[in-house]
Amino acid sequence: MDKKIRIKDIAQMAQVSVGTVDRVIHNRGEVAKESYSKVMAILEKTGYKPNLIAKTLGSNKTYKIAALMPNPEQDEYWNQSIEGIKQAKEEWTQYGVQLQTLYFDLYDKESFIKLAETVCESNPDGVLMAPIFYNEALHFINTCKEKNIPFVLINNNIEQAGPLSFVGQDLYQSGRVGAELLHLNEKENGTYAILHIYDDIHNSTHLNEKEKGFKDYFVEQNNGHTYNVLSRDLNYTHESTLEKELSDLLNESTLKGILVTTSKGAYTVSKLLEKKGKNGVRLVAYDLLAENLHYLNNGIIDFLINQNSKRQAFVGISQLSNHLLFKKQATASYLFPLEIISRQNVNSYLNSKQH
Amino acid sequence: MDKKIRIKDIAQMAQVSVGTVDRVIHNRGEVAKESYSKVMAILEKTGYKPNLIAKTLGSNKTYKIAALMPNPEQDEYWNQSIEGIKQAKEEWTQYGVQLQTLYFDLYDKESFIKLAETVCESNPDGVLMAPIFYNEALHFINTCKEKNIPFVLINNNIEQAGPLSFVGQDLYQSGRVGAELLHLNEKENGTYAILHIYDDIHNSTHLNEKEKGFKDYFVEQNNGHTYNVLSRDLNYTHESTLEKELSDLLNESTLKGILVTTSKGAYTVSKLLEKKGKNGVRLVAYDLLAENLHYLNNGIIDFLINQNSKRQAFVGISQLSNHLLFKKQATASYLFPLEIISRQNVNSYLNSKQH
DNA sequence: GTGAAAGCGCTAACAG
DNA sequence: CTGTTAGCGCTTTCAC
Repeated sequence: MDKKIRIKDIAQMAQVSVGTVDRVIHNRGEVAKESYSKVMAILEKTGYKPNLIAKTLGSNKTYKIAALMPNPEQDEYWNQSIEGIKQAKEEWTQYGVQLQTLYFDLYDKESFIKLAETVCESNPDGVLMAPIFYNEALHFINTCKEKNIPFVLINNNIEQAGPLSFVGQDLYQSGRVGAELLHLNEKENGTYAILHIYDDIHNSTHLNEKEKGFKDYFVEQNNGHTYNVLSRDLNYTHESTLEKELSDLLNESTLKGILVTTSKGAYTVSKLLEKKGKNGVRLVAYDLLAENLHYLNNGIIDFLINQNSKRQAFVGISQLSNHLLFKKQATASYLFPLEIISRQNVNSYLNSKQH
Repeated sequence: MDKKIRIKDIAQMAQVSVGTVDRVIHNRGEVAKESYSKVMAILEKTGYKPNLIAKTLGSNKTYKIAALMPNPEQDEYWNQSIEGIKQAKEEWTQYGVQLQTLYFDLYDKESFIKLAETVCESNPDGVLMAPIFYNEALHFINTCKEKNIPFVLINNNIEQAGPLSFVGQDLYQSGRVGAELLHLNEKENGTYAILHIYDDIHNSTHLNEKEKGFKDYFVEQNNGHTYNVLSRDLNYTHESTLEKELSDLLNESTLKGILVTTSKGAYTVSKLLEKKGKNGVRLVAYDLLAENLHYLNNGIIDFLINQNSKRQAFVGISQLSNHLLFKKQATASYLFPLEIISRQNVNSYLNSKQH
């Protein structure tokens, strides 16, 4: 019935050679009008689908993909992304995809700029990037566009950049999930805080998204209660003032819950909360990092929201590879589910092949 | 450095022909011990990885996989599995995998038996199955084994069957997660119920697993409180008695939470709870079915635990295909994370490509 | 403009 | 036991 139809078959039907068929398929010109339309007609009629396997084998091409990532030694979170890239490498090298992962300093814009230049010079066929530094990333993206190099963003999006694909989460909704988890089964009025604890240089556009979601959640609860919602930007390089500010917050008697949006911050808050006692204050943080897991298991952290940076990177590379090799259209916005991690399901995540 | 190394290269190094190398790679015998070990050594040293693209193209084979699934019209849950199988089909047909999905009646063992026979006669190269009917499935599995047909189980395992792979969840832990979600932030004594609501014919071994986890969770809470844990097996075909039993349960003044382990059951309990008012009784159920989503969104259901049957099916087929085509060793027990679904993260799951 | 032919890396049949 | 060789379907080069 629908046995596979090959270029050869088309050629036969059109009474031309495979070369000619190939030329019309790829629109390479040098074909007489007559042959062209004859082949075209048959192509249509038969619904010819090229065999992608044969295609990649035949056109013995290789593709260079550059991944610009923060130095994984500076943050366990990014270490997981690197893992994901490694996994993707494993899968795609056999198809002729060459992956090069390059690290920039998470706290040094200059290092990113330099790296970006290096990448530009190497003329890759595709770029994967975590756009930590907004302006610098945007600049790099523009040169990518000029050079017609497709790029994929992970972790946080830069919408106006128009990437081939964004792979990450809905950060606004993520803030809402955080709020929900703090508010579960709470019937009284109370204070809820969202804390962004980071280094000076950190670019925080994406933290704002989370904050917006967090606040909106509480605004929308019209159940007769009033909620006092705080947000704090804290700098973790000034440890003494940080501790002071946190202590003040914890002394707030109406405090019900805290959402910490940055991984480093979670550690600091957890430690303090452990020392002072939870006193019914709930704590929600992000990601399955070793320290977070520790505090989840001992009850200081109530929930984690998993961003799955490993798989984000993996999917990002796959999107690029599929685009390059198979001309598959990439998913413009590949959003991951907002995974809620508790003490009882955490191991099912850690043991799962997918994570 | 790590440029691709081909069979040809290996052959050259070992001073034999590609034919010989191919023979040792595939263990087809007919190779002198000496050559064998020489080639083997080089294979190891170079870390040779076959080019799968070339492999599938070269060995112009096709494989038939049969999937035995419950009729998706009888239960939305299984409809999702069928979706997953379709997705897998999309991905694997180009590699020469022919997928045939066959439905049996969820409430009729005979239909399964008949279907199994048909499948046997068609001599497939692999089988995917949801072993709903324990004994019947086991019988079919045995004939598969005799015929050396690899089979993958999804949804629930039959351990002694020794499948190529089981794709599903840790049901014991799933019960624990259910208990945790009911018990969140509850500080008082109380009654917690686990309900199995199903048809006569339904095989319930896997429900027991959930129940064990549920009970163990409460036993292990040594916080000075006492919990009254109930379990009920209810038959949903006798609607009047079912309602009566449920009403009795809901009238229990100390009742704090209910875990419903079956999808059909969730609907009945939700409806009743809606009518009588929640009164602080928590409800947790399974899966992202339309009805469940409705009751999640209107606040009757507090959480859902997602079993992700779609992806289970997808992964199951992939395991089989990889095994057949690439001789990749399948994961004996491919356990999915226990996904907690709340009002705030449900859409991120529904919109996600992975679900 | 067009066709023939040599690959891509691997498989498998077939001489020796 | 081993080497040679003709494919798999598509790409690409090179004569004519």
